[in-house]
Amino acid sequence: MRMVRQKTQIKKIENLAARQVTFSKRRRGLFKKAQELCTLCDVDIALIVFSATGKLFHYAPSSMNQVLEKHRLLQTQNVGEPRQPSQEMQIASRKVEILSKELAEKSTELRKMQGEDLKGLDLKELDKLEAMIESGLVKVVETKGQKMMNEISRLKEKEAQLLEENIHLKQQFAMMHLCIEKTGSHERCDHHPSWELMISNLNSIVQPQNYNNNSDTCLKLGLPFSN
Amino acid sequence: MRMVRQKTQIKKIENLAARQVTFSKRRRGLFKKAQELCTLCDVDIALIVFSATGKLFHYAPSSMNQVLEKHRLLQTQNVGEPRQPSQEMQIASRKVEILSKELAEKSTELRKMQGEDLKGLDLKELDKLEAMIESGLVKVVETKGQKMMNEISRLKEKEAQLLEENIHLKQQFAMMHLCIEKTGSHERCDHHPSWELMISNLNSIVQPQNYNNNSDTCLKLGLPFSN
DNA sequence: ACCTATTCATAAAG
DNA sequence: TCTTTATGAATAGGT
Repeated sequence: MRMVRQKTQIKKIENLAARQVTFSKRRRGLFKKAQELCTLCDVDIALIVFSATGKLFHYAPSSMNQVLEKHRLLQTQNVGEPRQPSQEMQIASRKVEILSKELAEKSTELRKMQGEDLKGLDLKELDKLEAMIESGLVKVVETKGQKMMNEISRLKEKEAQLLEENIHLKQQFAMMHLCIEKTGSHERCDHHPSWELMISNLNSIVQPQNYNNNSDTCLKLGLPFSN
Repeated sequence: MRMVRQKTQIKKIENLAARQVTFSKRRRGLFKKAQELCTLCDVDIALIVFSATGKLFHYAPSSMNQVLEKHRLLQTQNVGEPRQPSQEMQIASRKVEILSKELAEKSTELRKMQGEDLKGLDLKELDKLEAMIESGLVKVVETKGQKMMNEISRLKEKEAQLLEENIHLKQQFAMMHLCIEKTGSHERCDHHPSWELMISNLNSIVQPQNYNNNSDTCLKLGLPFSN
């Protein structure tokens, strides 16, 4: 039974096996193309591919000594040289070995938590994994919830503060209004008691620390004098 | 007039113009392929091309940083003296450094996904993390669901099979019962026709391959002994 | 830069 | 992983 080949859409292949097959094929194709370009046009190329599992593939044909060499070094323990490996060297190699192993393990676990490479797991393992992820999710959601609550508290507090300021201002304006009405618009009212009080209050609230952007609040509260 | 396209020889193109044209075309093709591989297979790629004129083209889509960092670290290291044992030691040190760094990153990410060390994250990051974990959880739950469905199918199949066997056996016992009643419990009935039939049937059902053939018939008979 | 015949790459299946 | 085959994709050569 021959399935018609689909026009390839470029998005991540979810199926692991298919992805690996495609990776293998296309990697070879890519390297071949790189080599051809290199030969045909006489240019220097470095091509480095890190597979999802951390495996390194590289191509750097001609010079680029530095890049190439470094990669060859990173690639494998090319222990072909049986020269006296100093103890330091042995220790370092051991370190590399251990770290590589740990890294591989962490990568595997991380990928599992991300829902990748699940094919090999049985029901029990999947259940355990699910529980683990859920527990993480719960913690994250809890933390997020706390953060949001904090944020809400902070905003409410600020709102209350601004509201208070606003009321204060509103009162001042009301007083000013009254003052103007009572004294008449043509009279000086600098020494009227209400006027003095108002000025005093105004002075108190124009201190920057008490005066956080209350123009916006004024607008929102629909004060008659705003605008 | 259409000249027949030649099978491309992979050797340096001597004609400059043609070489430049080919370089341009194939370079784009190569980069496209690299990008596709990157997307399809979720791998890190770094592609660097130096043209003959020294012009640099490079491609590194996602985490160029890591890939390039590896390059940078490895490059800066080896520029010094070419002393062999020291060099190896330096390389090993670099390896340890790089691996340690990667391990730390993976560990951090893993811990975050496990809901640890969330203090430093802001709301946006927490939200992103939650989404990531949830996506992993969904995949795990889906996989688990599939596995469970498979298990259920398997069990149902087995149940049906066993039920069938059971009915068959009950049928045999019913026949045996009838046989005994008809012939009387004190008589030898080895040669009674019903007895012979029953024996024959018993012989037939102990052949594994015959279970399935008779199953439908047995079930359709609606025997009194079947549940 | 564009076009098309042709080669090349590769997805699917075994 | 390797092979096969049909088809999609890249590109050499021409305009």
